[in-house]
Amino acid sequence: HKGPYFAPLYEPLPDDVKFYYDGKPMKLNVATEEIATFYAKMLDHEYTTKEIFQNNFFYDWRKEMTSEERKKIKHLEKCDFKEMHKYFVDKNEARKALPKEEKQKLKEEADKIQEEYGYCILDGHREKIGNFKTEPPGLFRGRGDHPKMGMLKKRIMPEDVIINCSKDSQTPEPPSGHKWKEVRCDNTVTWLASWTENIQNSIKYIMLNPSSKLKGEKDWQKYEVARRLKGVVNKIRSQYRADWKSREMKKRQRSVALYFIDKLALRAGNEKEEGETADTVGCCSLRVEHIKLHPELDGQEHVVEFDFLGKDSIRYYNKVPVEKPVFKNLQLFMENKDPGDDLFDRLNTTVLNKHLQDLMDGLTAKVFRTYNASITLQEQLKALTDAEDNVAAKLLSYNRANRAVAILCNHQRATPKSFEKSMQNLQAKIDAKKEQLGEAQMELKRAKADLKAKKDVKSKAAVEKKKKLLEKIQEQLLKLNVQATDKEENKQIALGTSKLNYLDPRISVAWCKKFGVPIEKIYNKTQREKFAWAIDMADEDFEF
DNA sequence: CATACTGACTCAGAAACGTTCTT
DNA sequence: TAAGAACGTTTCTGAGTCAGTAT
Repeated sequence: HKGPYFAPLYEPLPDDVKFYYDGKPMKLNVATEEIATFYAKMLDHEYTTKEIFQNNFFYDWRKEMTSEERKKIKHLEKCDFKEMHKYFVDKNEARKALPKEEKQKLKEEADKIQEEYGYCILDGHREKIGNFKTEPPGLFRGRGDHPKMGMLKKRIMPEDVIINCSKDSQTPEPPSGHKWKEVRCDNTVTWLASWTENIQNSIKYIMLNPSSKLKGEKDWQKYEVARRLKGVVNKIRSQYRADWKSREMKKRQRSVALYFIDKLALRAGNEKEEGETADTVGCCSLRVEHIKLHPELDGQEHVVEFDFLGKDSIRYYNKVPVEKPVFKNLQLFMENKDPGDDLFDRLNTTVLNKHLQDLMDGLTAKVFRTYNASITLQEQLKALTDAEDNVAAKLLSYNRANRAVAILCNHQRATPKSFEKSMQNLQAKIDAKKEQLGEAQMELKRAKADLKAKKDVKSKAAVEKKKKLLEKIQEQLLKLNVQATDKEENKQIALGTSKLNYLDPRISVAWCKKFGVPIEKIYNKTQREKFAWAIDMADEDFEF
């Protein structure tokens, strides 16, 4: 491979685009100016209204200033980035308004870079790389209440990059005048290049695209582990039920946690360093404040109310009736604890996974998510699909099955900005179609009357024609209604993550084959590339 | 054992981008 | 038929999981 493609260097602002401090124009040093542009570009983003973001930015920015600049620039409120902001907005619009040929030229240049840096040779095969570009410098955008939001993410230089390639291959050349941090030949890992980022001090990697053989095989393995769980899950379930009554507190906590992971598809929940990241939890890291116990709620017994922020600070809110021993155990775990205390104080992910490993080779907490997602899809497809339906209705069933999984895994999205409007538009279309339908019915009636009166060939043909038209309109209306239902149900649910990461693609491939739905209807080009192994492998009788 | 820390990998939603449909 | 809205696709990079090692 050729190593990473580096982010373009900073281009200083034209002289007429000014930064103002305390109302007066101020020429900034290039390095200072570059960081200022990061903030200026984000001016109409919500981030810049947040105090933590502002403080982190200002603190990091001042560190990079010259001492004269630092002496002068003391308050962010006195900084005026508006002109800079406008410059970037205009530039963006100008780029969008470029004539076709110019755009084509830019596209070709991008393709050339992709061609040159976007592929590698692995075991003699040319494979697509996933992310071959280094991340450009900018301001860190954490999710949720991240204590580090707004901090300066530094530019990655060749001197930061470790190259991994095989001994007998040609080592990629660093950009002229530069050196790599290190070149190594480690064939026990899959990454091609790596660097350490300065915000969390974690390593970033350049790895292969999901369509590659290597990633495909791993994906397949993942689902095979989940299928093995299918064979032992009943045993595991009776085991953890028995453990609810264990004399050991540790076992009780472990078995209740496992129940949650299995029933609710919660994530494992590693401990996190306090103050370094947003405060989010998974199963093992749940705190007392995250659940409420209701002996009775809305006519149901032993209801647990969950309310916590999970991965990416997505809220998990759910009221679940649980089995009585679970409820009793939870009461026990919460005794004499403060809201901020760990619910499972004798448990962590290491302990849990050690136990799972003993139950089944390769079993970890996340396998339950994969297993329950895939088995849910399979069951839902079976329950919802009607072989007599047309393709559109079958696709609605597929989406509904997919949606059941997304709900289980709590995959959410922000309601799209244009949702209300596009829903209205769709409704208007439906109304118009209904009117059209009424008209068509009238016309058919008239044609029939005509036929009765004349009984000639011509009017018979007219009746047939009107019948056809009516059918066509009815079908169109049905399709629109299906679309509307699908859209409404999907408002805040993200189907993509489960489709890409949790659902054994062979289930979907088999379903398509069985019900005569073209595979392109459920997987787009990229997805077909990623799931090529499954499309190859699965026939219509595949069972997860 | 408990704990801290590192490394490598999967999984996550937002935003940018490109294509298609409407007006 | 061109502009622009809507929608699907791709990119981006942050946030998890989990194993391994040192202390």
